[in-house]
Amino acid sequence: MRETVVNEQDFLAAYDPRDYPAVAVTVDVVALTIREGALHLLLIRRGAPPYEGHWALPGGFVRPDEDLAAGARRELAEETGLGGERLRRIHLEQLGSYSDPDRDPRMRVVSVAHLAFAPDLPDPAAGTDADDAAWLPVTALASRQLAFDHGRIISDGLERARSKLEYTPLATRFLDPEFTITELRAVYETVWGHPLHAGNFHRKVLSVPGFVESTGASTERGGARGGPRAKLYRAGDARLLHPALLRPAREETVR
Amino acid sequence: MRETVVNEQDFLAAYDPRDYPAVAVTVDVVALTIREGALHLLLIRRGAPPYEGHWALPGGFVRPDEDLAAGARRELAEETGLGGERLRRIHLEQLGSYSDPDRDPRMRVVSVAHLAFAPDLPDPAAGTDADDAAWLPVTALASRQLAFDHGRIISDGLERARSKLEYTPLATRFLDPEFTITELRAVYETVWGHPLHAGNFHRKVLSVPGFVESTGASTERGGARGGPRAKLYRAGDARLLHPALLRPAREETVR
DNA sequence: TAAGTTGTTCTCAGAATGAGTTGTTCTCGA
DNA sequence: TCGAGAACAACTCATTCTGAGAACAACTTA
Repeated sequence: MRETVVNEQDFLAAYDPRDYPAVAVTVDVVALTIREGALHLLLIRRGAPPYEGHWALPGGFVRPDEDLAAGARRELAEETGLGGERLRRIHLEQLGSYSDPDRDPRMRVVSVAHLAFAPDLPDPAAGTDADDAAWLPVTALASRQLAFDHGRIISDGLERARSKLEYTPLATRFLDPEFTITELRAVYETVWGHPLHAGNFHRKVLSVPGFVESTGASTERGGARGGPRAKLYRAGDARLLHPALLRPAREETVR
Repeated sequence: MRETVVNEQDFLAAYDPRDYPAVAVTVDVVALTIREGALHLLLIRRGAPPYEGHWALPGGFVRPDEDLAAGARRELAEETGLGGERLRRIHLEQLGSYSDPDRDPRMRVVSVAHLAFAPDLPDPAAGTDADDAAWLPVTALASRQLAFDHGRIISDGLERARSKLEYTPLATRFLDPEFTITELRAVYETVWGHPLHAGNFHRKVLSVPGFVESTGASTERGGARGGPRAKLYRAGDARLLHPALLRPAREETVR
């Protein structure tokens, strides 16, 4: 093995990055939110080749003075039109890097994908630019043409989101700062895609230390179709849920 | 917000990557193994500035024709001297990207770190190159000078490894293809850093579907200090453990 | 006011977990 | 060769956690 390969030390010594075809580094953002009880994703319709007319994740080149997280947050700011505290409340984490040498026909592009959880936001079209940007329900993605390997990135992001809800309190990032347990349960139900037992969920959330804390207040009114006012909570200070809120095992025992 | 920022469409149109200072993309590998009951990490002593004489993760530039996973596996092959089936059995996954603009004093380098789990391997010094490469116990790292941000990458890798053992069967990748339950428990104990109840561990491992399957055989001899022969198992076909093997909550309730 | 909805708490059976015990098989050293 | 100790494997038992359902009061709209 070793013999068949250029010695790394020599390789580095002889290496000048500029001799190689340039590698571009981009950030892409899988930004999720919940609208009208359905999980939505921020997408942009491409106005130029390649993949003209296809939908793509918001993203772009990393600039020389910013790291990847800053680049991703900048892209998010540009496309949502958000800034300041509203922007800061959005959860943003690194998802992974996508590096197939042929993923972009123009040149070698390594993209570092990020995952964002945001509360319901105004339509991106409300901004000054007439980018064709929109929050689309993730259920409608199968029928859309997606650019590059963004379909793959999105499904990785969705799976990451589902699993993050299990062991972190990040579900609260889909909600306003004050929320009811029922709203929190609705987040789990829409991200996981199946209903949960209301009573058990309630018991569990309140028993996990640091997940939520009571504000003492209640909602102004009962539910739209009746029922008592609900108590209001805010996110607690836990970064991880112990014990976790595991999603019920799928009937196929994942073998 | 939006107004203060160059419009992305225009930015891309006007953008030629070669106008920017080149961004280099490297892969680094946090390769873990278990030797003599202790967790070890593959490190290389740097022979040239910057950080001359410091210890660094094995890694290097991604080549034009390979993706990141291939680059990481190549680095692993070069430094361990392994190939073929032995190399293929090593678990390799992406850990994350590290992108501080100043992380390498020479130029802008974005490194995509990977995490590897390997069974006990011969010393890297056995290869033809006299690289100063060695498997070092992770407990000895605090006292070593580490290059770049590799200390950070390593601790992220260790935390990822600890958590991966909870919900995947990857602990088996630290072992030979056939192993005993006690050897498997030893992997958990050294990675997690505390002893586990032998009886409960045994019950749990055998009850998780697809974690291990019996070979029907037993070890040739009993334990070094006595005891009966142990039954041999091999890894099952599960990719995820359901239910997971959760590590006991640390006494501070992680708030 | 009646009918229906929902937030919250409770009950109870079954499953999973932590801790300890038992029986047996083996190695080593006296 | 035998006894002491080690450790694999299986078991028991008390406790905790979970899933499912029921109860009930507080609210809505019709």
